[in-house]
Amino acid sequence: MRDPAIVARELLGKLVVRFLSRRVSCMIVETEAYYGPEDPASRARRGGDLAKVMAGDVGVALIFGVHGNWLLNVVAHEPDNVGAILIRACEPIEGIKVMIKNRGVNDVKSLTNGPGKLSRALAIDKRFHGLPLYTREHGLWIEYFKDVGNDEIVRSYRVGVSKDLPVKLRFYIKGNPYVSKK
DNA sequence: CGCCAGATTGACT
DNA sequence: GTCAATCTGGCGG
Repeated sequence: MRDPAIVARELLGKLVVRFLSRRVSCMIVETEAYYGPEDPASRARRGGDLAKVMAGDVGVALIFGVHGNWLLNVVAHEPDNVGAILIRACEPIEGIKVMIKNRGVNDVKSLTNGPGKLSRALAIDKRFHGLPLYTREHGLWIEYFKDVGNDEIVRSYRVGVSKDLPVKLRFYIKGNPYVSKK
């Protein structure tokens, strides 16, 4: 695979699909890249199961809970390296009613504009930890949706991280109303 | 085994 | 603006 920052850029505009009673999906509009132990904000730093999955097969889900929320990551890194992409926000496409039901709110714009919200809307939890996202067998996968031009993408520093690297590792689609707010 | 911190959210003062 | 909920791994006793 490739560098997490490259993959983070390429994930924008892709579709996260969750099969519940029917297709429920949303388009990725915001991502962040995380590296291995050299990244002070990375969970791989702490070792344990998270680090193993992050260093393992690419294209699998890495689920991890913080402050009572589940965060969805996709493992991606160069050979013999460690890294993952955090899916921070997405735009509801299919099955919006299901997401509203899962989230318990009526406002579509605040349905999936944050990592924890997104996970709840798509009923994602620890069960998906370590499962591949390139097959449909587990009811959660990523597929092509549309191309996003370079002029539509903005880079910035990561959000919510106490110790960030001096590199812009957050990518989001310019002007998209579903990008998480600061 | 208890306590702490962290890639968050939302309810309450 | 403040604060607690909820989960995992590191660290100290």
